[in-house]
Amino acid sequence: MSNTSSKLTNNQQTVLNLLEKSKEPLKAYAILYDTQKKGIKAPLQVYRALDKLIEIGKVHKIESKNSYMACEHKKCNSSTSTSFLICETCDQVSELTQKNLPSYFAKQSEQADFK
Amino acid sequence: MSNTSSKLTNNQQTVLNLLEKSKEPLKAYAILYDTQKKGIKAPLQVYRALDKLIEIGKVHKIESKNSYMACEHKKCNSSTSTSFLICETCDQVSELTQKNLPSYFAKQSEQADFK
DNA sequence: AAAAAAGTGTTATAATATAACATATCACTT
DNA sequence: AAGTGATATGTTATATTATAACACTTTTTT
Repeated sequence: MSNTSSKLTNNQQTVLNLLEKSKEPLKAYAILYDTQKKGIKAPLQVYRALDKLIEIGKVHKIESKNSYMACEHKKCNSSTSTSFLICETCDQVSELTQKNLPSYFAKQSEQADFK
Repeated sequence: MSNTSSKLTNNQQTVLNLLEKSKEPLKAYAILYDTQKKGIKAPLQVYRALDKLIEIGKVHKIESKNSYMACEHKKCNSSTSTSFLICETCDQVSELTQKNLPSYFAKQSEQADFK
């Protein structure tokens, strides 16, 4: 079965809905708190849903903030090479959409003899 | 007093020495474990030393791995815009040295109307 | 020397994430 | 429609990463 077209389960859809409504990236425990009325009761349920959503490219993790955000780009069904602009004072986050970054890294890898 | 030329304290030097000897990035609690004979006894002492070392550009944090590594580039006394190539199978880490990445992001920010 | 700034040591606790295990559901094949 | 394998769920407990708060010390600047 194809991953990218799989139907989401209840928990996954609940988490995704919340992230899509949110203007900002959310933290796992904030997601937990906000989905308790929807039946999500433990951290693991959140993390498992996030894992799946990230895997299919619907959600990106922002490592430097331990936060998660829905990906608004319909075609972005891949979890490779995402970058963000993050304002250090107001925390505004904006995802980069250009596609030259991966090729930049590819070139760098080649130059650095990195497999 | 200038930050970039400040003398390091005992704890800071101990942590930096360890990181410089290491081939790979180290995690905070691994640093703690490896520096106990040097008198570092609590996580906070490690994190405080790391904070300072990062601030003066001697160490970079690799967010996706919650790990820290010494910066081998003598001129890299700044903590801005560092990037790493990380092998997902063998965990080899290599820092990018090229300077066009910051300007790439600057251009992207401008285009995205991001201040 | 006095004041200001930076660092230390310590205990406790917060925040983020995973292990382990038993059970349930989905979705495809026969 | 029953069996099978893969995937998801619910739950408890625990591991991992990081910071708060406070009293004290050392270094640097005035």
